Amino acid sequence: MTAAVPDGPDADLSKADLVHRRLKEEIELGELAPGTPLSELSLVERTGASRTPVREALRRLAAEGLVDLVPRQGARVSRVSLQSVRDLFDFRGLLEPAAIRQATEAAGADPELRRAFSSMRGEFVRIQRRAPSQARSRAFYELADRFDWAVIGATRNEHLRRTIAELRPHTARLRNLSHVDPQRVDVSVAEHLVICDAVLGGDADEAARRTAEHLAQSVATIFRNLASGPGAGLDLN
Amino acid sequence: MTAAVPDGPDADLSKADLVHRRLKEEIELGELAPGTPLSELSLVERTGASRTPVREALRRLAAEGLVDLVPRQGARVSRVSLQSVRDLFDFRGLLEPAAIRQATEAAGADPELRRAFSSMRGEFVRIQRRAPSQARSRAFYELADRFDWAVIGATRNEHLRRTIAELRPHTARLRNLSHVDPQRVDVSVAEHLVICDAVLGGDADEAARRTAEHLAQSVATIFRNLASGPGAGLDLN
DNA sequence: GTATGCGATACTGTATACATCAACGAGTAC
DNA sequence: GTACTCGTTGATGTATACAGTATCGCATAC
Repeated sequence: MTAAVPDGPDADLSKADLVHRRLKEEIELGELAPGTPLSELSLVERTGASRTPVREALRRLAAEGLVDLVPRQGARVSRVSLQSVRDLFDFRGLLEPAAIRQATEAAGADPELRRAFSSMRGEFVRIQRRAPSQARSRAFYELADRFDWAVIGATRNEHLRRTIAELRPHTARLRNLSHVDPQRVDVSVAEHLVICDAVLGGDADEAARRTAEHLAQSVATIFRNLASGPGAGLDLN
Repeated sequence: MTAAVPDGPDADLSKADLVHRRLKEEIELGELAPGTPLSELSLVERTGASRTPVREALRRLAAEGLVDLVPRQGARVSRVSLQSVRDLFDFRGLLEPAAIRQATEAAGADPELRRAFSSMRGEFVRIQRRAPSQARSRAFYELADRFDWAVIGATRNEHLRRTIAELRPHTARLRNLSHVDPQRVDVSVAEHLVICDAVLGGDADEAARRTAEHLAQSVATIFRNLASGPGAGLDLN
């Protein structure tokens, strides 16, 4: 339940911002399943805001590809197809190696950034040593998220930075809609470690190559899992 | 002057769409210079629409990076800095070679698409043979535009396609804000011809390489021109 | 039983009134 | 002369009323 106090920590955020953020989170977490209709009036009831900010939030989500908007018909949570997963990861495979390259160069010139990557490397090692468990998986994904954001933050090119940031909710949603393979965590931790080493070693090419490999492995795992047990709320077409 | 008839060819487009398109064109053409304030009320007067569609158009333009939106302060046409030009072309250099690769593969399987590229190749040759003139330059840019849209249309990956399409207004604006170098047209025509040949020959790698080269040449020319004569309405910082 | 037409319903698209806030300038105290 | 306060102005943020339209169910004709 969101606090209804007039002066929360988000006092300077507009209602449109709040509605946008809330819906984005719910879509990311899979609480709003793909295909769910989102009529403006129902959102007015659910959020307490009026139609104007709700409308703006929906348009923004549509621009990010999280919502499909049909003129004079309404909005639905966007669907996830096998093709869209392929497209997403192919595109990330194009962008993220370039981003990690920029991040590697930035780390070479910025001791603080290097410290941050070094610190995350230590955390990956600690996670690697833990026994498999739900908590460990959660800790890993939380850390992997921080790692990704660090890379995004170190990406100089604004277009590249914004585009990658915009893809993140799609990836996160996919993870939350499909089953997580505990086996995958071990491999993924190892992949992140190798990338960390390349970044800290200043080897941009190596970092880029390993990032591309990591993405290829990720999408392969996802497709394997989808083939065995169909994830909840995914259209398989 | 836009027709004011109630049932034009755009009868099914919403006013928000119309305002958005109109402003986008004016920004692209440089009629609205970078930094121009765009208050909602002034746009209401200019466009005849009410604040709601105007607002939506502004938000959309902001999402596309053509307008800067400061909360509780207003909107301005986004500024163009040297860094933003570098970022734009670096990013295009990442995306467009990948797109032309997909287009080349698509052309290999689609005779009609191949015919389209072949036809445009012929037009490039005809332009090459003309004597330099304003009209020739205009014809070239119009054709180059069609060529780019053909590539975009042949790009399978939806993320890639949409992202490239979103960058086009930025490139167009740059061209319209800076002086066009007639010398450049000859070189650029030749570069397009080489790319056409690679596409028609089914050599995706070659097409990608030539596209990257073409972009590098383009940005180099732009910087040279900016260094000599500062283009109208550009912030040089 | 099936298909077609009509009407009720609920939604989006638009306009506009109101609330709130930042920027600017006049006036005054010092 | 300078700095500060306060009121004015015009902008955005929000709420809501109204208009137009797609959709769905039901009745009716065949």
